[in-house]
Amino acid sequence: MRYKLVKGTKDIFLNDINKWQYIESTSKKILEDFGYSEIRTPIFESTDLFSRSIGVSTDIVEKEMYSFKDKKGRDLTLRPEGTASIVRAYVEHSLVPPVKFYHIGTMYRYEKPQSGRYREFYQIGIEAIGSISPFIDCEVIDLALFLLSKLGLTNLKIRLNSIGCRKCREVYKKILLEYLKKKELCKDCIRRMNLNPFRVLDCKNEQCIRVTSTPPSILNSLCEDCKKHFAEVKEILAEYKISYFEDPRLFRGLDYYTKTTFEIVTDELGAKNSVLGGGRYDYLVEELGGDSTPAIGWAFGVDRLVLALESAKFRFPDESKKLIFIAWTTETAKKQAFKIARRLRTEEFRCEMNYEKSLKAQLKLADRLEAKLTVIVGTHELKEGKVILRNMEDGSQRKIDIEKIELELKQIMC
RNA sequence: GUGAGCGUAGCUCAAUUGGUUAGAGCGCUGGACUGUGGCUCCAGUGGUUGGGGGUUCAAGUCCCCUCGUUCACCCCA
Repeated sequence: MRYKLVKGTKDIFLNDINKWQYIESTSKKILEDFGYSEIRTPIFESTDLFSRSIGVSTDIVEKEMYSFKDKKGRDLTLRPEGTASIVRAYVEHSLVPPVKFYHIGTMYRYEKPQSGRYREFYQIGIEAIGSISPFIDCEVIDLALFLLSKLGLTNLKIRLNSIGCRKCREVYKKILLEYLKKKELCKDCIRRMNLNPFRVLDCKNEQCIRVTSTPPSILNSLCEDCKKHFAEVKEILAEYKISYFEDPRLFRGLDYYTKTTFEIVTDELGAKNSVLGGGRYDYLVEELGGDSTPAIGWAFGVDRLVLALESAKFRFPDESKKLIFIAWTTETAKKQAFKIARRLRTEEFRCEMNYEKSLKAQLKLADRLEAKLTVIVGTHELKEGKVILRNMEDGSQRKIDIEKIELELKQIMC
């Protein structure tokens, strides 16, 4: 029996793994500069935690969660997103605001896979808990933009909106329903209208886009407080020349969002053009049992970012050390070669050898592994206490003393 | 969950309207070069044509089912 990848999952290795490593290590460095520290939470949590925070009527909770019972009958779920766990941890450990965390890891959603969408996917995200200042909204958006562009993605656009607080949303919901009732909408939207009228504004159907092109803006329904907050956010963004476009249609699929919401889109992706998304969630901490505490965060999909970078022909840096290959001619030489390889590795050289191939095949392997140098251990040279050092780029080679290998290598490699 | 396209060697793809033993390039192994990679040439290796059923004298090719995959919708990172 041969086994295959489970639908929607993938292996990342060889020519691809450096892309993930590059994004992860670069992100860590930048996020830490912005004052965020890493948090690692479990990959599974109580099912309740997610349905409570994401919202029971959302698609994620209704049909996309990997839920199961453990041997004691506990209802558990593989995390479909990162925020809930982090807020849980924040409340559980009675942390004192302000707290800024970032996380890197896999998320799980039972969706039909397509370009840029997988059932297991990697996310990098941040949460800034404890500040209501519009400055933190801007910091967070600025960071998102800075990080993505630092990672090599250009042509980024910020979609920005405010969906207000509980009060504003109730007011707006009524106004929106009145507006939609008079329109000719697609079947899906008619169904959605009563369930969650905000979704209609997300519809990609041309007819729907046309007839809802001038929806009542939620911005008109914002209460004084939310209005002021949003105005300040925009003011600060403008002051720092962070360009954005306001999009009153931007609603996000998780119920915990309040006030500022945003997405960063790139035209390097197909239909899945949104690479990063986030917003404020001022009620979530309280909802999960903590003191009322405002917070804001975002996350981006690493897999999707890789796709976007690839399509933009970005050259991923390869920071791995140059390889030194150790080749041998005979069994006795092989023992010497093994000894040399051991020695070099303890000196932190990146070193590889093979134990069964002919010398010719060993050289060929060295070539395939893109070795910069090959140390050839031959019986003739061993008699004089020497080995051959072959430069794989130009094919030049010379004999050197066995004791001096490290010295020579250090000179050549750096 | 809905719709469309595609499944042939490790990879990328051929195979006339259904017709003899399913081919090529790349890769891999070896040789030309007895202890030296890349370039060239030569040879070898490689397949339950995704799986199951059906139609037919004959199926990689047509039909049905199923699985996988890709893309789009929904939704989202």
